[in-house]
Formats: sequence, C-alpha cells, structure tokens
Amino acid sequence: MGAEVAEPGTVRPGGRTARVRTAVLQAAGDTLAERGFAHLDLADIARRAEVGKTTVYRRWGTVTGLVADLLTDMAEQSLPRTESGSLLGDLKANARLVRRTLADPRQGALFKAVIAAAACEEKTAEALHRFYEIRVKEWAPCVQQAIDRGEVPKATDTHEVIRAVSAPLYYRLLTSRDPLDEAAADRAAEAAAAAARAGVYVRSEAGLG
Amino acid sequence: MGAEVAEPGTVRPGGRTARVRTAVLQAAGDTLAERGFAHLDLADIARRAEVGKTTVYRRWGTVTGLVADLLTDMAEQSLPRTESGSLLGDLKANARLVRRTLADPRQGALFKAVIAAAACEEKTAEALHRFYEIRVKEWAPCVQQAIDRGEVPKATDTHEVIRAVSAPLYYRLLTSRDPLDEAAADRAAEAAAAAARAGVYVRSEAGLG
DNA sequence: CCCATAACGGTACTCCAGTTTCGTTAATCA
DNA sequence: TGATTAACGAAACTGGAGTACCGTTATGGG
Repeated sequence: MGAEVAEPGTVRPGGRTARVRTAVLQAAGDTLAERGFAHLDLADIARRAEVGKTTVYRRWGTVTGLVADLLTDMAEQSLPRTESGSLLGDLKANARLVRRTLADPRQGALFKAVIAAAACEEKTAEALHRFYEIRVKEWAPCVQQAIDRGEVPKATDTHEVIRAVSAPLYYRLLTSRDPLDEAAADRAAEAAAAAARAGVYVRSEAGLG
Repeated sequence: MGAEVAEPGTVRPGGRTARVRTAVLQAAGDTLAERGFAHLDLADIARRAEVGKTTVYRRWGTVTGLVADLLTDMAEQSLPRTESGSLLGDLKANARLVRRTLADPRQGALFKAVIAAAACEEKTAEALHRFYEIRVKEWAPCVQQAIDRGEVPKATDTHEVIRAVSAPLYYRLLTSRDPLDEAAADRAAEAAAAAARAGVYVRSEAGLG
C-alpha cells in the first residue's frame, strides 16, 4: 500500500528510454540555440525529436524541468582541469574555458536559458546551484596550490577566487551586448589573481575568536 | 494615409492612464515578490490592479513587456551617487547600494525576473542593457577622480571597474544560495579596487598604434 | 464648458498548451 | 524464449491564456 511509483525512465533506463532522452535533449538544444528560451515548447520539441508529446510531458513535465535536465547532461561532459604552474596561468585557463563555453552559440544560449529557468523555478535553481558548486570545487585546488607556493595568503577562500573569475564573464553575457572576447577572459583572470594576492579573499577572522 | 496609431497611453498620459499604470506596476511588483516570475499572469495582475484585462493586454502585451516597464519605472527612482574621497570608499558605497537592492525581497525578485525576461526576448534585453549602461555611466566618474588623484593608472577603463564591482554580487545572486551580505559587497569593492590599482583595467594598447 | 476621441473595460470567442485515456511496443528477468 | 509490465504514443478532451468586438468613460484641446 502507498508504494509511490518511481519516476518514468528509472526502472528500465536502457534501449528505447535512453534513445528518447538523447533525441529530446538534442531537439531541445537545437531549438534553444536557434530560437531562444521563449520559443521552447514541449509539443514542438516532441515533434522535432520524433517522439510522442505525451512522453515528453510525462518525463519532463515543464520547460524548466527539461532545461534542468539539459544542464545535467552538459555537466557530465565537463572538460578536465589543466595545470600551468602559476595561479594566473591556471585562472586564465579557467577563464578562457568559461568564455569559450559562453561564447558558443549553442552553449551560451543554454546558459542564458538555464539562468532564466532558475529565476522561474526553485527546483531548477537548485540544480543550477549544484552545478556551479561542482564546477567551483573542481577548480579550487589550483588556488590551494597557489597558497602552498606562497603566491597568495594562507587563509584565502579558494572557492571565492574561482567565482571571482567567472563573475565578470557572466555579468557581461547577461547585461551587455559587448562580445565575450579572450581579452575579457584574461582580464577576469588577472583581476581575480591581483585581488587574491592583495588578500581580498582572505576568510574573515570571525571564526577565529 | 498610413498614419500609424501611437502606442496607447502616449496621447493622453494624464489622469486615468497614469493611475492604471501605477496600479498595474504595483500589482505586478507585488506578485513578483510574492510568487515569482513564473506566476506572473496578465489576467491575474489585471484582477489585482482592479483594471480590465483587455487594458493590460493592450498596453503591455506580454509578461516580458510588463517586466521591462517595471524596470523602466525603477530606473527613474535611482539614488544619487555619493562621494567619499577615495576609490575604495566610493566603490564600497556603490557595492553596498547594489547589494541592498538585490537583497531586498521585492527588488531582488524584480532583478531576477528582468534577467529571466531579457534571456527570453531581445527587446527586453535591450532595455536591460540600456539600464546598466546608464547605471555604469552614473558611477564611472568616481573612477575618473581616482585617476586624477593618481590612485589608479591613467588609461584605466572606468566603466569596466564599475562593472567589476557589480559582477560578483549578481553572480552570487544567480548561481548560489549564499546570502548577499555586506561582507560580500565590501569584498567586491576591494577586489575591484585592488585590480584597478594593479592596472588590470588599463585599456588595451591596440588603439594606440 | 463642450466636443472629439483616446483609453478603458465587460463579454464572448478562439485556440492551443497541457492532461487523460487506453491500446501498443519493447526492456528486463527468470 | 516467454511473461511481466515499464515506457511509449495516438487521439480525444479541457481549461485558460490571449483576442475581437463594441459600448462606456473621461482626458485634453479649443
């Protein structure tokens, strides 16, 4: 009694189910890049993916839900971090990676859409937060190495430095029409490195009492 | 012949027309703060504003259009810039102002909504870009004064410094669940100041050839 | 003050996003 | 390889977002 039915696609994830997911995410990504978030329509996506619209509604439910899954899918294909031997070098590598992603028509549109979706729905927002938490955690070690090398103060908040690199790039993507060029990426990295060296990201002493 | 009919509300903007706009924007802001962007529904807003839904559709047309007008309305009530005598002081004042705005339930929700709307529609995106252009231009003089005082290099891109202050705050608002506290604002200002002093925002030499 | 008409607003309508229903297909397990 | 049933998908349905129509209100100019 009362046994909840599992989400569709979880009990028999193989074969057809996986094929449907691939086709739908592909169609959703295409539509997003071509026509933007506002034109995402589940029935239309079902048509493009050559899949029943009932299926799309059953598995994803809403546009924001679909976008969240698109984000999950993208998170699985993340590129590994490289190491250059200096903080500035590592941060530049990170900044350029972020820039390339946001400047790409397909992925840039996706990120805009995901942010819009996150502003609409709490559940999508959490998926987005988790995504960035993971990304930041992936890159934080390069700041730790800089601490070990003595490049930046010991109590530096490593996560905050990584976030400082991305922030200006996202800000530009969302609030201006200026192109996201490599110079902008390098500047973001340099600013973060300079501020970190100056001790701006040293964790507050509140906890040391 | 062919004389286009002006937008409703432009020929007789007084009295009733203005009252309707006030009521609708008020209702829209309330709904936004209470229920979020996803629940913005023009018919519902008309009900709350005690205004005919036909009127709302005629004057604003879409949710994104209404949100854009809400932004315009807010832009008109901007606070004047203060001066503290040092770059860091001025940037901190700016950062704290931005933080207070974003942390406010009503205005924070509005900004999230506007960004979501801008991701949906090109027209709203332009309104957003214009808004930030104006805001940045308003605060840029404090960087110019810092140049004049010799605090930062002469060729510093003043606008870029102001944007660098806001970026981390918006990034945090959108991608994390961490609170937007005053410490975050101060850190954003300190980072921008440190980077500016280090010459990160010096305009590229490309144009000097 | 009065007129022309801009702007509002109620009602009825349309259309399609999202749901329900139920038969069909195929993934998994023994 | 066959039984079980998860997952798919076609078709019919429904509710409400957005539109059309037209009478009413009241602004702004003379």
